[in-house]
Amino acid sequence: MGVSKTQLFTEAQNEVAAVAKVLGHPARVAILQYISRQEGCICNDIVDEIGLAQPTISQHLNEIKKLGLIKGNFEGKTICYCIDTERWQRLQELFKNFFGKINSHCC
Amino acid sequence: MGVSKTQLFTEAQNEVAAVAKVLGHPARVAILQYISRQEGCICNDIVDEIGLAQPTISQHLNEIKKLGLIKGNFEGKTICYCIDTERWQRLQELFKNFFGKINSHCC
DNA sequence: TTATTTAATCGTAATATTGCAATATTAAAA
DNA sequence: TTTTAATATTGCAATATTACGATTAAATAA
Repeated sequence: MGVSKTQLFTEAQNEVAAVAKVLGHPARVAILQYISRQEGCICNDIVDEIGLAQPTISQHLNEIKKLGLIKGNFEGKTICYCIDTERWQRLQELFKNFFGKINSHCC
Repeated sequence: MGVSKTQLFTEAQNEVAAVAKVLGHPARVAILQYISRQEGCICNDIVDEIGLAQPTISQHLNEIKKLGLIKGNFEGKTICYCIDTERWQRLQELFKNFFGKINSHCC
């Protein structure tokens, strides 16, 4: 059916999965890394940096934005993207917690 | 096209994405958590625990296995699953690193 | 051997994702 | 106002994912 049955899972499980899903594409990983590498705000060098078409990048940026990971400030006719550090740290914590709680008791 | 252009990205970026993709479904998050909660090896209570059909769980388990995160030992007619702790720790490190390197320099 | 039980695989339907060309929107620049 | 440049949106094709019923495979139990 291609539909995740989210109602079967806890809110926490759905949240981890939702974040992981966004990180689950190399273009989005690359976009986040590129944005964070820039000294100041960057605009649309992302398209040149990564070899994907502009609409494709725009779509990926939108996925990242929906998670609240990117703040975009208008600057003339371009938009300046940067990481929302607070949000990023919250997600970092979420994953740290998730990873930390998984242990093996056997084998 | 529905195909990720993996050749555009670094191996590290593709690896982070591949792992995140597997964690990007709440059923797989729930399965990992459930397996890790068990004292010893568990078998197919997962199907009862989570409300998905047996073939669906089997598919999700397979995705997790492909990442090397689960070791399955035969035990009679059942299979005993458990987390591969070493592998898990490696991926934990990978994510810790990824999260840690993202910073904001602006806004 | 013949059930029975457990887990994997097959086949398939529904839906989601990825990617891009074409187009629209928005704001500065001329 | 008209042009130019940057980004978003639309529409669509190709492919992937999610889910499950039916079936198969493999091992124990009767």
